[in-house]
Amino acid sequence: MNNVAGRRATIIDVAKHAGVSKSTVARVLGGSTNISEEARDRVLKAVTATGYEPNQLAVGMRSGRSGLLAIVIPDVTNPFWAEVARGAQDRAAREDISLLIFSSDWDADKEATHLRSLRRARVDGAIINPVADNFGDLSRFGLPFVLIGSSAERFPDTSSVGSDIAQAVRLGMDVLAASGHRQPALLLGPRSRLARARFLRSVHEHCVERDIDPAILPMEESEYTVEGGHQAMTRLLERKGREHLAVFAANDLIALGAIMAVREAGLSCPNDVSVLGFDGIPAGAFSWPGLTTIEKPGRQIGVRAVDSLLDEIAGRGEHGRIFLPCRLVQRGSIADLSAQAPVRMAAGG
Amino acid sequence: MNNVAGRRATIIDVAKHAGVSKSTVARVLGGSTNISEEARDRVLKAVTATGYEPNQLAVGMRSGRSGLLAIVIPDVTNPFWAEVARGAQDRAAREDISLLIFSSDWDADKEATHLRSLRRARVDGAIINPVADNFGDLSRFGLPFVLIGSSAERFPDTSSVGSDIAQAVRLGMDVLAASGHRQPALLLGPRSRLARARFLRSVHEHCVERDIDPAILPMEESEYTVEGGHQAMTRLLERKGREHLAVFAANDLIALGAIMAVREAGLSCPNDVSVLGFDGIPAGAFSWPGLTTIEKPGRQIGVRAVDSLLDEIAGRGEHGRIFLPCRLVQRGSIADLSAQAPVRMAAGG
DNA sequence: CGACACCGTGGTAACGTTCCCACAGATCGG
DNA sequence: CCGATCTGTGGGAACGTTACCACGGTGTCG
Repeated sequence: MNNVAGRRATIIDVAKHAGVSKSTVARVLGGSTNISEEARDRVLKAVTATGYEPNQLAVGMRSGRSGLLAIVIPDVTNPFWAEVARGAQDRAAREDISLLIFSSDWDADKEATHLRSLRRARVDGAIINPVADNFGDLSRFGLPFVLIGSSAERFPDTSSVGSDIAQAVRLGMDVLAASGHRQPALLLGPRSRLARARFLRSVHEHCVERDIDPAILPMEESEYTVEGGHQAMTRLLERKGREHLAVFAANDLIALGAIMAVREAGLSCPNDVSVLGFDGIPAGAFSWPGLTTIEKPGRQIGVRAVDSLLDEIAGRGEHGRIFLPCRLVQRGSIADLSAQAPVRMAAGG
Repeated sequence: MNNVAGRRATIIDVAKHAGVSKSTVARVLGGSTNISEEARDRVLKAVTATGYEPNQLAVGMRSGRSGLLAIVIPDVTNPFWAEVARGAQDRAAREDISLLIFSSDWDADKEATHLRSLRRARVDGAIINPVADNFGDLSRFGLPFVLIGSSAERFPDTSSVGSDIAQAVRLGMDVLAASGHRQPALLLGPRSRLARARFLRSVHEHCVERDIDPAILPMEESEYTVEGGHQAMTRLLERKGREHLAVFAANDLIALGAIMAVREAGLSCPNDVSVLGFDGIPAGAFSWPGLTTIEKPGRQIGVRAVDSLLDEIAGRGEHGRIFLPCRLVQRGSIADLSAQAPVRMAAGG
């Protein structure tokens, strides 16, 4: 693709080839009006002949728009965040914009490094799921940005896109209640994460609405990982008696770990323990039993985040705070104790 | 972070602030030698005072190095490819290089679009898992690049990084044979994919070594997805008699789909059907039974691909063809028929 | 018929950096 | 003691593009 004298063709090469000035070439390529049919024709021919591809660096330099967007997420390897990234990628591609993806590992130092990188790259804007204790820096970030995830709450004056946690929790608590589990145990994430507080608050609010004392709900906490969920569930099983237990996990990995712990304790899910997850990662479909879970619209969050970011860059409209609804995915990890013949008795327990 | 008169500080702002020329600032920041202690000091102070961050666009424009690398994979949402991307990301970050990630969905058109985008962005190099029928374009790609995945074979003259399929297949066939499954069925991917041919050839080679006629191995083919694996396994079960069946799936998603199909057919894995996967995605640990599989070193492939790409860019050394070894992960999806009391009889079949 | 708008085009100055050359002063070897 | 080399610095061109201004030609209106 380097046609002219071994180097890549520039706009000047195209102009020479077409016998016009580079201004005219720029106008044709920029989709500007007021160009003679003939000039447009010759320019277009010259472009293909020379194999010209605009130099985005030069464009960015001159126009102030680099054609680059960045997204900073905890980990591309996490299925939920991969979905978000993919949504952003697809949406950006539609605008001929490329996406830089960074993984922060919930590490403030890494995040700072990535933020520096993307500023140097002169990205036109950034989508960020910020690490908990890194607030101050964002306000003087000096770049259009959109927040994703639970952290949005802490920044009332910025655009954000996330899932509607309150609605999701309501959905989850209701499906548990409908199966006879009015007081599920909670498998929470670590204290330091913003998502934990958001989840817990929604549970409390919902309990108050339903005249349940939130304080009586058993709780365990762990990392948002399979190992964490496994440990938390093991602790919970030791702590609790032999009655049927229902747990609402703060994410699917924890839920999957919990199911493994149940099995290893010689118990059965859903016969002895009902488990409800949160995220909707594909792996939940392969577990046994299939994980009943609340699915967050990961991809949609990515798409809408880019939408908001483009608005932000263009200076259009207000800072929007968008909360997308979640969806219940019923599989087999919740026992229906409300039925005439409760599962637990049918199982001969 | 925009300190000087509302705009972002440039090297000239720093120079003025420090009372030196921009050349001196550039030398200090470029780590050049021959700078007085005093000048360096004042420049460094001026940098923090102005909040200066080099404009990577301008750097790229002038120096010809954009500080950007790109990776084109089928889908970031696929756990294996996410691992590869993550490895590349981490390795690139160590060199202060940012990574553009593109998902091609195995679609030649999308791939072409992405290739165009990354060329416009003037990335310094690219890591590509090319779509099957898109060969010609790569030879005149005009940019340093490294191939990843099975396609490497078709390009003897380019650097590539992949897993050692022959070794992986040997590992898999041997572990199956050791459990008494000498002639496993093969669950292959679609004909159009290069990976399929590579896998199949390794199986053939291994069979020849072990005096097995490859033609007697039952085969089914499908997309590299859970649904595909489910359908393929269903067809296979219809086709085969009631003896214990062992299958070697070409990837983990197919294997997971196969396990689901076995369960739905009222059979048991591993009691009636043994399943071996290939990839090592995390979801394999959550399925029931846990999926025994051959783990590809996804992250390592990403890391080494960037290594090779940096060599390629620097013009160092030969074009390397790297094949990384795979690892067996034993979980519970293979029955041991070689034991004194075969599982199948113990299960009362 | 003259003033004026508009169309299509070309020329040129930036954008922020690096690279190369020039130059003044210090150091050094013969 | 003088030419040569080295050290530390400054000046300016160039990278490829876009934005702006200027210009000749044509049509329109009073």
